Parts: sequence; structure tokens; C-alpha cells
Amino acid sequence: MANRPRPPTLTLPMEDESELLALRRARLDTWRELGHDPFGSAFPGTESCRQILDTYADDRPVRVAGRLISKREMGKNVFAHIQDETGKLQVYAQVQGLGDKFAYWKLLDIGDFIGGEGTLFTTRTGEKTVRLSDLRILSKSLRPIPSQWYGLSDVEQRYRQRYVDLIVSEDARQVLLLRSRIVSEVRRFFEERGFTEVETPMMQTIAGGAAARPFVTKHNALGIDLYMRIAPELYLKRLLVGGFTKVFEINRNFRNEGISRRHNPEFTMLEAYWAYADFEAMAQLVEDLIVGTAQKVMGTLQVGGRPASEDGTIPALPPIDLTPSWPRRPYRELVRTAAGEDWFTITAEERRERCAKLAVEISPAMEDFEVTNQVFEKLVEAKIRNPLFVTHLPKELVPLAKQNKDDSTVVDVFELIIGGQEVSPGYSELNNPVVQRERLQEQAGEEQQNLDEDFLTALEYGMPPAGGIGIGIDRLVMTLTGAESIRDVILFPLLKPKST
RNA sequence: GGGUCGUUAGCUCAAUGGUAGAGCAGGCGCCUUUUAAGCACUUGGUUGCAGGUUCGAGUCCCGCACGACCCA
Repeated sequence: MANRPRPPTLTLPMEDESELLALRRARLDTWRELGHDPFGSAFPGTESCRQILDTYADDRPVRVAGRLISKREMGKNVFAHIQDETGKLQVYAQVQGLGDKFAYWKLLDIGDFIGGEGTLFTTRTGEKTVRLSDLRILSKSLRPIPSQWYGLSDVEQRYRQRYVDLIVSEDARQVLLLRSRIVSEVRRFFEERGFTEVETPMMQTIAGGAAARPFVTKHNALGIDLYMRIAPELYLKRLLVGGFTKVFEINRNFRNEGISRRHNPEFTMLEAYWAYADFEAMAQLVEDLIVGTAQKVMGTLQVGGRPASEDGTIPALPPIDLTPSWPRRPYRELVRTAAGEDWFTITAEERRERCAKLAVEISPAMEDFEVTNQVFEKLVEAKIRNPLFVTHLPKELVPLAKQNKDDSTVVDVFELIIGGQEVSPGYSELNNPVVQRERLQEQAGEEQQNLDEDFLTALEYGMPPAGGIGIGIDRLVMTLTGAESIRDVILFPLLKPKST
């Protein structure tokens, strides 16, 4: 064969470079000597792997590009798979069809990006395949990628080097793609109902709208501290004052607190406010939203189930049933059912004693309502699997919400629980500037400088009665996809840097 | 913050306190419908980091780093 590329000369590994890396680098030079740029230019006009498979016809000419993920060389012919965002596709090359370019296979490593042209055929074993008539390298991969068969099992490496995880893990790709589709479906849902998407400050001079520790940063030119927002709430309410009647925002919140399976320091929050509505209308909106999104994106209302592990160490988990309509239950009724009908008639001391019997851990520092809430969290919330709206929460738990007209000890609020965790709170928003000021002053305590005076001023101009909701998008994605860690639904979760 | 567990070749995993191995990937060769291709030969290691015990440590002990799970 004329112009057969020389096999790459094996340079000795550098001290800090393994033989595997050295060999790939050596091939770079060989490509260049042959007149090809191993980090080449555009390759337009390709179809995706999915597209090609879906529109298969014998001998149809196609143009493809993707990452080489496997190859089987057999002398004068080669089978290989390339992969793109949509899936993988087999390509086939033989000396007859490719001529001199057949020798390129000797210079291609798994992981390289290649482009090719050819016609479609089906192999003996029935796989739709491209018979290549042209082949070129689009980009050289200088590092070996993990085994296609075993993938990456080190979760730490999967999160730190998500790009590698995405190359080899179909599951990771699926969940993260589903996240994108869920977000766009949520956006479409609100737009269809006449809500306006807005973007409010993520850097704030006072971090309000929730009780959480903020991240602090500095503005050099202004010479002031700024806080990464912990919630968009106070700005969205300003918009209600300004005349918007339906607004929503999907954006990042930042909380300077612990990291766990359910918490990432930055997370995506949806908040929506609807003038002239109340918490019951918001509950219906949330139910419609989640049911519709599950149906459209997951194609089912049975989500998050899991079979038992093969060795039996992890039990099976039945799916969550999202079929509407979801029950609404008052907080106190749920507590009484779990802890005894007399729970609210016995003394505070007796409640503490009963916690011991019920195996609910409490600390002496807890207020009485916190003891009750501990019972709620451990005996009610943790055990709820299918969606449930908890209503009529005690006002101590949600100091910034509107009191119920008939019972001033509870507030017009719901908490939506799915799969044992809180997915969404909803409110009849407090729009009385006098009461709001009192509550915020109580909450601020010694830190009165953290009072958002401008927000209170806005309320004094008049805010319409309104319903509001928040939905943690990450948790919603976890619920719908069955992911058990928030890190599985965040592309690049925060990890502590490694020191060496 | 506390407890338990983990960290060995590019990847997945082995290794009674006694010479660190296998499969895949990689390399040389054969092979024109393979698909976890096959056959033959073969390269590859600071066992996370740092100490200690021991004649001898991947293994035992102390500390550190990072991660996972549980708890707060």
C-alpha cells in the first residue's frame, strides 16, 4: 500500500508521563507528518447517530461525526462505534472502500473524535452500520477513557471529572438530560399560564427571604460586602408591588451550610407569585405542574421505583404514585394520628416523655412547638411516599406567612411532601406592611441592620394579595428520576479540592 | 462536628504479615460482516499522603487528605 503511515515511534515515557499518554502524543506527530491537523477544523453537515438510525434506508449516503468509543480491527476491515449526544452508531471500514485512508485506523485511539462519510447497510447480525468511504480525525484524545464495559465506579471521580462520567455512563447522561427537559417543561408550563419569567439579583446587599447563612463576597469599586442570595422572594414581591400579576424565576440560590445527599451549596430554585390567588390555588398549580411534567418528560406517573440489588443488601423501593388528585391534610391531624389523639391536650412535659416512647430524639433546648415538629418530621414526613399537601401549619413554624382567618394559631400555608422530603412550600403571602415589619424585626433580633427597609417600603406602597410557591428543582428532579443523591442531578456538584 | 466504611495499573477488581496479580484497555503480529470479536506474545505499580511496629507492611497501629453512608 502506498503512503502507508509509519507506525508511531514509541518515545520513552517522560518521568511524569505514562506510556499510555506518551504513545498518544507520539501519534499526534505522525498525523502532522501526514499533513493532517489532529485538532482539526469544522466538519459541518452531519446527522446525529439517532437521526441516522431512525431514518435508515439501504445505501443511503450519510455524514457522521462522533467520539470513537470502541473498535474491532480484523486485518483488512474494521468495525467501530462512535458516540454522540444521541447515542452510538457502528461504522465499518474496509480497505476496498477507504483505500489509503484505511491505514488511519492504526493512528486512531479510543476517545478520538472522527468524522466520516459513507452509506448505510445492515450487518449479518442485524446492526445498522455506516460503510465508510471517507474518514478523518477531528480531534485527538491524549488520555485513555475508562472501560466502556465497566464504566467509572469511583463516585468521587464521577463528580470531579463529570466529563469523563458523561462519556462512559449512559445513566449519568440520561438523568442530566432529563433534568434539562424537566426545567424546560416547567418553564413552558408557567409561560402557557401567562406567567412572566424574570431575573432578580443574585448578589444582594441584604440576603433576605429565608433563614439561612449567606455567602459573602466583595465589590471592589463600591467597597462593600455583597451577599449571594439565599432566596429571590423579596425581589419577586417587589414586582407584585410594581404591577406584575404572575411572575416566576428559575435560578440559583446559595446557602453557606452543610453539604449532604440532599444539599448542595448552590441549588436551583423555582419561585412563582400569583396576584389575587391564595395557597390553595397554588397547591393546585403545583399539582398540575408536577403531574404534567412527569407525564410529559418521564411518560409515566409512577416514578422513582427501584428493584432490590442483586445481593439483596438494598431492598426494593416501590414507585411513587403521582396520580391526582393529591390529598390535603392539616398538620395537627397528621401529628395526632402519629403520636396520639391527645397530643395537643397533654402538657408539654408529657409530650417530651412520649417522644422517648416513640423513639423520637429531642433535645432539652427545643421549644414545645419544635418537639411537636420533630414528631412530625420523624413520624410523618419521613414516611410519606406519595404526594401529600400538609396544610394549616402552626404559625411558629412559618412566621412570615399569613394567619388563617378562622384559627389565628395556624397560617395559610402548605408543604408538599413527596418521597419523604419536602419538595415545595406554598403560601398565602403576607401583604400587610405593619405585620410584616413586626415579624421581620422579631426574626432579625439583634441584627436589625439586616432588615430590608426597601422591601418594607415597597409593601407600604401596596402589594396585592397573592399566592406564592417555591420548588427546589434539584429535589424535583431527584423525585422524578429516582436519583438518590443531589449530586447525581447536578452537573458539577461542589467537592472539596484535593490538597495534593 | 461525631460514627462506620472506602482509596492497589488507564478502567474494573484480587492478593494468611512473606517476590503486588488478573480481566479489559495499551503494544508487536495474524485475521474482509465483528459487536464485551478471536488467537499468540507482551508492556504497565511511589498500593491516597506521612509516620510507627516488625527481620519483613497493600495487609497491623497513629495521624492527615479526599470521598460515600448514617447521625447532629
